[in-house]
Amino acid sequence: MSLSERKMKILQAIINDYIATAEPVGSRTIAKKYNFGLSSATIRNEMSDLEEMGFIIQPHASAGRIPSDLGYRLYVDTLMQKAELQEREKNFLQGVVANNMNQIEYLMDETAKILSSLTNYTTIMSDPIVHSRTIKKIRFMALENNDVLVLVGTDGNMVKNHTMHLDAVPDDEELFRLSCIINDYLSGQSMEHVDERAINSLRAALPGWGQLINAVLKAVEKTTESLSPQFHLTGAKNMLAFPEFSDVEKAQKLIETLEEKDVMKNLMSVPPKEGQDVQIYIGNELGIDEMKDCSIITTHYKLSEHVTGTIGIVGPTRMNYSQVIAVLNGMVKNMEDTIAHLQQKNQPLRRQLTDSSRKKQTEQDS
Amino acid sequence: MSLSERKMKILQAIINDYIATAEPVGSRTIAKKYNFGLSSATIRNEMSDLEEMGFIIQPHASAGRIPSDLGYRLYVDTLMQKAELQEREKNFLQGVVANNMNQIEYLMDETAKILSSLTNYTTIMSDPIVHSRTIKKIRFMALENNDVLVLVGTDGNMVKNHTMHLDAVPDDEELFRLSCIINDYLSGQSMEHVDERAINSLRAALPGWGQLINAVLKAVEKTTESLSPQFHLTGAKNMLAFPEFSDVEKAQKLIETLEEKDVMKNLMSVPPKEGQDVQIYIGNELGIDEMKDCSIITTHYKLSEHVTGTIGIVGPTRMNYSQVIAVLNGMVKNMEDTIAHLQQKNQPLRRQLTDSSRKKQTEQDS
DNA sequence: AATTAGCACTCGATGTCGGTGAGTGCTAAC
DNA sequence: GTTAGCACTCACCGACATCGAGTGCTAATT
Repeated sequence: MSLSERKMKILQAIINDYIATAEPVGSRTIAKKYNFGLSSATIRNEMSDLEEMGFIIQPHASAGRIPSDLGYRLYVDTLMQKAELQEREKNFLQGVVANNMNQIEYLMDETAKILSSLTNYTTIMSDPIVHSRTIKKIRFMALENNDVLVLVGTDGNMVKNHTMHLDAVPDDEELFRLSCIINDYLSGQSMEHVDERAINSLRAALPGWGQLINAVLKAVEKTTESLSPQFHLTGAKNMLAFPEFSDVEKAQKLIETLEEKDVMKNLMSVPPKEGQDVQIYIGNELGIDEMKDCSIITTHYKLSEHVTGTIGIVGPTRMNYSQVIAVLNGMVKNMEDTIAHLQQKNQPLRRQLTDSSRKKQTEQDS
Repeated sequence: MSLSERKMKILQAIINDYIATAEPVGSRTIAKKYNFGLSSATIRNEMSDLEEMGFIIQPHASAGRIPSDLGYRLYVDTLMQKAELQEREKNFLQGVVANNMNQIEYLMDETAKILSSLTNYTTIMSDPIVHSRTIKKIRFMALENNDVLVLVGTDGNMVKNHTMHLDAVPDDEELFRLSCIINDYLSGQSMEHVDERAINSLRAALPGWGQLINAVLKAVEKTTESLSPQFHLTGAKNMLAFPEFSDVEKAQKLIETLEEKDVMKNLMSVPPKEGQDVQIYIGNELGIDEMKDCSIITTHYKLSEHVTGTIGIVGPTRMNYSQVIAVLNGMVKNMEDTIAHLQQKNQPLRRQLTDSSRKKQTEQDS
């Protein structure tokens, strides 16, 4: 049996209705609300077929039908029409992104909140992930108690800093001189694998400064390490509002799962597929039992050549896919537009990203 | 009518029982479980008195009694015996604090999680708040596109950095020279009110560098601004487990309130009272309707002369006050001990705090 | 005078039962 | 192929009875 045009339309009607009401939808509802010019009986027969094919499910004998994961999958892949951003949403997005561009951390936070409040679902956002791979410039700043702040400048105009402890710290003047020499040897090196020969030459060039060189290498290492992304959960409380999770225990388990970063990390780390703006995981496709009634839509944003991240929206399987996709795309486009705009004006934009990423990554020795 | 010894004991028994069970407790339960050598009838009379005095409440005519806010207040102020930390809790706290001391942000996060999981309540924690007030040292680091990273070192050995944009940026050598001159004029100045005369002398000493000086002043200003604390909510999901919040709507409203940072900010910002390790707000004492069934216990930690913060535990009014107080005090003591220990070994500890606070405060211009 | 036993009473919680209605599947007629 | 009709299913709801924990009061006891 193949999916006739009519079956498609009926399936779409069922899904639309169920997304709106969260109630199993019956043949009569479809016959009345959507003018197919068919009686409920005919629709009943079609629904029976659709159930046999696995697109819809009857929760119990005398109830209407609800879409199955497979049904949603079909919906998402072929039936769904892309929603336009509503004026209200558009304004909202633009305002937020434009006004807060000078404080990336705040922006990310705010963005997540806006997404949650526009969609009424839960947002998971990764911090901007920095893909810097080359050392550009090292500088020092002497602190008290024989500590030194080591600044590591990388390609993409980013800087990260780490506090290191030394047995003896030269004054700033001497440190500056040393940093210039160190730069001669390390500038342009890959952060992951600093060339052994470069290090050796450096050590030879600066005998007696082994500890300082070690501190620099350690700082570089830490800078590299610090590139693993952090995730933030926003609006988890929204899930409580859905009848799907009116069972408190279920809701609690879900939130627990969402907060367990490892679980989400894998999902969010999936690289974006060519030519797809979003990726959608429906119900059991997630492979997480506690989330079998949830879907996740993820997208990727690119703030610069070197800085990218992931945004995910979590909702019940009957979430409003087209709206979420529209909002997500709108948000990403807006962020990227704002950035392009700022860059034209030669604003120090990439630096902001730098700082934001550094925020989560600043580390030090002990 | 005054509170006889016996009434006290009965009240305490009621509160203990209610804390454990969340069920209204009746006279017979008290008579049987706690061996006062009194019949249920006698206890009934006493309970009747206690109700008249306002310490307990009857939720409906044929139910047992539950403690009122006033009852909890009396309990907290006079009846409660301080709980000892259990071995399990002690080990847990020590392990966590000791192992993660080298990464303050991670530590704070972990601390909050541990508190939540040990108590099964919700934790609100402020980032370490930095009370720096004096400029110590300014340094620069040139970046691409005519941007400069301005490093502001303050008393308490903290450093914050801000990216500023200039029309023209001198090379690092020149920047270093300039920073030394700038330091001569600004070092020791209050961050909030840089002396006008110092600025004027500086401008006079460095004619042609007005923009750079402005950038420095702006960076100082931003550093000052960035001292307002951030709050983090952990374990909000724990509240869902309590029968008090089995009503999903109620739970949602509560979480919403907790997430509204402004509400919490006020509470958490109350300065610690002399000679009190914790402050306790019971039910309506909070003055927040959504939280009338909640209590909050807050305490303050001091990581160094210049770095302090607040931890709060939110639970139902029938929360286990003595346990929470013990755990909170244990946690704070542990953190402070670990820090003292590390400082003895001359580890660069304050720097870690520095970095952690900077994490949340790094900003830049646009 | 304080305590206790006894008892009637209250009221939420729980369980049972029939009615209601939305929804189905099936059959026969169009 | 479509539809009208009908018997059947089953969640849901309100009514009603029952149960039991708990109370307040009174009278007896110490």
